[in-house]
Amino acid sequence: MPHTASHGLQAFCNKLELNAALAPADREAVLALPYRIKKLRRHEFIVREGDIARECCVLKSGFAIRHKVAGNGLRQIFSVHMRGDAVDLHNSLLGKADHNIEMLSIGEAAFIPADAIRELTYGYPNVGQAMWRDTLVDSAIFREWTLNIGRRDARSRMSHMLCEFALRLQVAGLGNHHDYELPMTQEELGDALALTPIHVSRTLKTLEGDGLVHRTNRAVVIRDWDGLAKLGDFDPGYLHLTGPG
Amino acid sequence: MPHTASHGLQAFCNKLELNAALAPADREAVLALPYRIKKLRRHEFIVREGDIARECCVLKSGFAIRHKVAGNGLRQIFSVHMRGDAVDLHNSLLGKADHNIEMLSIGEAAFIPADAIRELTYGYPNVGQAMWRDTLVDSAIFREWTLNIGRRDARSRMSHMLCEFALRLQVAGLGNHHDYELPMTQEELGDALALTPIHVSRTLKTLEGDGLVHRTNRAVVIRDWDGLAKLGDFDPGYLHLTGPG
DNA sequence: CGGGCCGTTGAGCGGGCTCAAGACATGTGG
DNA sequence: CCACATGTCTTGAGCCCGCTCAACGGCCCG
Repeated sequence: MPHTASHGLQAFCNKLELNAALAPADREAVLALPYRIKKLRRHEFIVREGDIARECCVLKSGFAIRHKVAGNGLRQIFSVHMRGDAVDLHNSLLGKADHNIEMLSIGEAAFIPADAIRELTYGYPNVGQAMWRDTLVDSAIFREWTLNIGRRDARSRMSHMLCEFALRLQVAGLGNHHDYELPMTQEELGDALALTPIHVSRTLKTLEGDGLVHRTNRAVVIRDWDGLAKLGDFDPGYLHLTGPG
Repeated sequence: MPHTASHGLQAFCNKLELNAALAPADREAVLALPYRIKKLRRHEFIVREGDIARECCVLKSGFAIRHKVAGNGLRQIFSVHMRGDAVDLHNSLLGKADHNIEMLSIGEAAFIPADAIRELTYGYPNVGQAMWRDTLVDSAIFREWTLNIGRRDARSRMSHMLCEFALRLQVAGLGNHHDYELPMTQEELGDALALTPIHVSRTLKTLEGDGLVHRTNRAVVIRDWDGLAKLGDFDPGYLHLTGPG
C-alpha cells in the first residue's frame, strides 16, 4: 500500500482500496478529482448543521469530529476522523447538513466539489462502490457508539473507544496498537462518551490505576491491550478492516 | 406517488423516489430485480451478527429492528424498520453482518440477491445514488439516536422517538401524525432508548399524565403534537424527508 | 507574572436501576 | 368451563453510578 502523502488525495485513495479492489484507471480517476487544499485551525468548522454542503472534504492531516448540539445545550460527538477520511460524504450527498464537522486540531484538508464526486461514481462504478462502502463503515461505527453509550458503563465505554482509536490510527498509518497521539481534551472525550469531563477524569484515573492505559498530554499509551479490550467489550468486527466478502 | 403494494418491491421503489429522481427505465430496472417473497414470524431473525449476508431484504409488511447485544447481555436496538425499508443494505454490502435484524411482528419480505443489487448500481447509476442516499439517511437516524440516548433524559428520549415514528410511518403510508400502530413491548422500547422496561412504564405514565400521548395495546395516539415535539427536542431535519438538495 | 485553559479532588444529590410482588391479559389443554 | 402457564405491565422501596457545584493546582503562552 503506497503511503506517499504528497498528493492531497493519496490517503483517501489508500482508504478506498481497503473497501474494494480498484483498477489502475479507477485510482487515476480518484487522484484526478479537482480539489483545493486548505489549512484549518483548531475548532474551525468545516460544515455547520443547516449548511448546504457543496463540497466534500478529505482530511490530509489533523483530526476532526462530527457532532451535534441538543436543545438543552449538551453536545454529542458521533465520530472522530483522521487522515484519509472523507469527512462529509454524508452531509454533501444528503444536501442539507444535519450535523457539524469541526477540527479537533490544526490540519489540512482537500475540498472536492460534490458534483465531481457524483460524476465520478457514474463513470467509475467501482469507485462509487468503494465510497458507498466507506460510508457504510461509518454507519457501523455510529451503531457501535450507540451501543457503547447506551449499554456500557463509564470504564467500559472509555476502554472501548481507546481500543477503536488504536486500531483505526494504525490502519491510517498514524501509530500502533500501544501508543498513539489523540488530541482530545477530557471535555471532548466526555462529549464523545456522554460523560461529564469530571467523570472522564476519574474514569481514566481508575484505568491507569489498574495498569491498563497511561495518558499524557494528548497521547495514549496502552499498557495492557488484552485487559483493555476485555474490559471494553471490544470486538473489532464492526470496523470491517478486512475488506468486503 | 403510486401506493399499489401488489408488487413486492413497489414500496421500496416509492421510497427510493423520495431520494432521487428516477427515470422510467430506472423504475423498471428496480421492479425487475429478482426476488423471492418469504413470510416471517415474530422474533424471526433475518440476519444474525457474523452471517455472510448474500441477500438483501426489503420489508413488504410488518416491522423489524436492528440490534446488537453487548458482552454484558444488554441489548441495544439501533433502528426500527417498516414497509418499503431495505433492511440490510448495510450488512449485505459490508459482507459480514455486524448486527442482527429481527422481526418485531409477523410480516412479509422480498429477498434480493446482493449481487443483483450490485449489478443494478453499475447499469443504473441513478438507482445506485438513490440507494446510497437511503443508507445515508439511515446513518443520520443512527446519529440522532446516539444524541437521543447520550444527551436527553428519559421523557425527552421517549417523546423524540414517538415523534420520529409518527413522521416515518406517515411517509410510509401507515398512519398519520396523531395515531399509529407500533407493535413494540415496553421492554423493546427500553432496548431502543437504553432504559429499563420499568422506567419505560413510569415514563409513559408521566407523558400520559401530561396529556401528551396515549398508549393502548400496541398503538400510539399523540394528543399534543407540539408539546411532544418540544419536550422531545424534535427537529425532523435529520430524516431528510424533502429529498436531496 | 498574570490569565486562560485544562485537569483534579471533594461532598452531596438525583435520575434511573434493582429487586420484588402483584395485576392483568392472553392462550392452551383438560 | 376452568386450571394453569406465560408474557406484559404496574407499583413500591431502596440503592448506586454518574452528575452538580465548588475550589484548587498545573501548565502554557503572552
